[in-house]
Amino acid sequence: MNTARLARTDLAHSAAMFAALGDSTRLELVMRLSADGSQSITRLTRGLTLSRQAVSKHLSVLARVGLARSIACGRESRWSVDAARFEIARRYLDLVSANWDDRLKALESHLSEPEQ
Amino acid sequence: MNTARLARTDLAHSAAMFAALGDSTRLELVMRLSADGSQSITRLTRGLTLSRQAVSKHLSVLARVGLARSIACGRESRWSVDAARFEIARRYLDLVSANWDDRLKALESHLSEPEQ
DNA sequence: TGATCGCGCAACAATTTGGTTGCATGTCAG
DNA sequence: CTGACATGCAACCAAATTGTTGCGCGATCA
Repeated sequence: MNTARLARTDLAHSAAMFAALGDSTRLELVMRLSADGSQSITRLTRGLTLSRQAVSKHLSVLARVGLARSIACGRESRWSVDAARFEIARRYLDLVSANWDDRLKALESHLSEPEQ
Repeated sequence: MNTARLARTDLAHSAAMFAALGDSTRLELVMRLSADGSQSITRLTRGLTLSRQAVSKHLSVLARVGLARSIACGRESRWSVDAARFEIARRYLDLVSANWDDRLKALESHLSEPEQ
C-alpha cells in the first residue's frame, strides 16, 4: 500500500491542527475542557496567569482548526472540545508509524539503499 | 483513574512536540523521512521550493524535540525520524479522547452540571 | 433602573518564526 | 592538489504569534 503521499491540503490542514496544539496554554485548555466538560471563558481563565482576552484568543485558535467550539448561552459562551477532530491528528501520527514499519520490512529484504 | 492532571513539564514538552509538527514543511519532511528512509539535507531539499538552509532549520526544530536526528556520514549527514517519539504525541491525543469518554460516562449519571 | 458580569473588538508592543543570503569549513573525486 | 559538493554558522528581514490594555455592548440580578 502507498500511504506515503497525501494531498497537499490534507498535509497543510493537519499541520494547522498540530500547530494549534503546539502551545502549553492551549494544551492545558484542551485538557481541562476534555476533563471537566464545557466551560465559560472566565472559568477557564481561573487558574491561569493570563488575561481573559489571552484565553479567548487561544480558544479562537483552537476553534479555527475545529478542535474546539462554543455555543452562546445567555451572556456567556460555553466552550467544548471536539473529540472527533483529535482522531484526525492521531491518524496522521499512525501514518508515520505505519510508514516506519513498512520501511523496516523493506530493510529486511534490501538491507540498505544507496543515496543515489 | 485520574488522568486529567499531568505534570507541567510533560505538558510543556508535549506542546513543543506538537509545535514542531505544526508546520506544513516539517510535516512533509517527516512524512518523506518516514516513507523513504534516512536522507541527506540536499536530497530532502529537492522537491521543495525552499533553500537548503531553510530545510536545515526545520530539521533542527524537529531534532530539538527529538522527533528527528542525524548521524554524520562522510561529508553529508543522514537524517531520520524517531518513531518512538511519535508514540508519545499519540498517547497525549489518546488522553484527550479518554477524558472525553470519562465525561460521557459522567453525563450519563449527572445529565448536566451547573456552571457554579 | 442601575450596577455588574461575561464577552468581543481594536490597538499596540515584544518575541518568535520562517525565510533569505553570504561565507567558512570539511570531504570526496579526478 | 584542485575543484565541486554538503554542510554549518551568522546576520538580517518580514510576518506571525502571544500577550497586554482600554472600551463598548448585551445579559443578569438586586
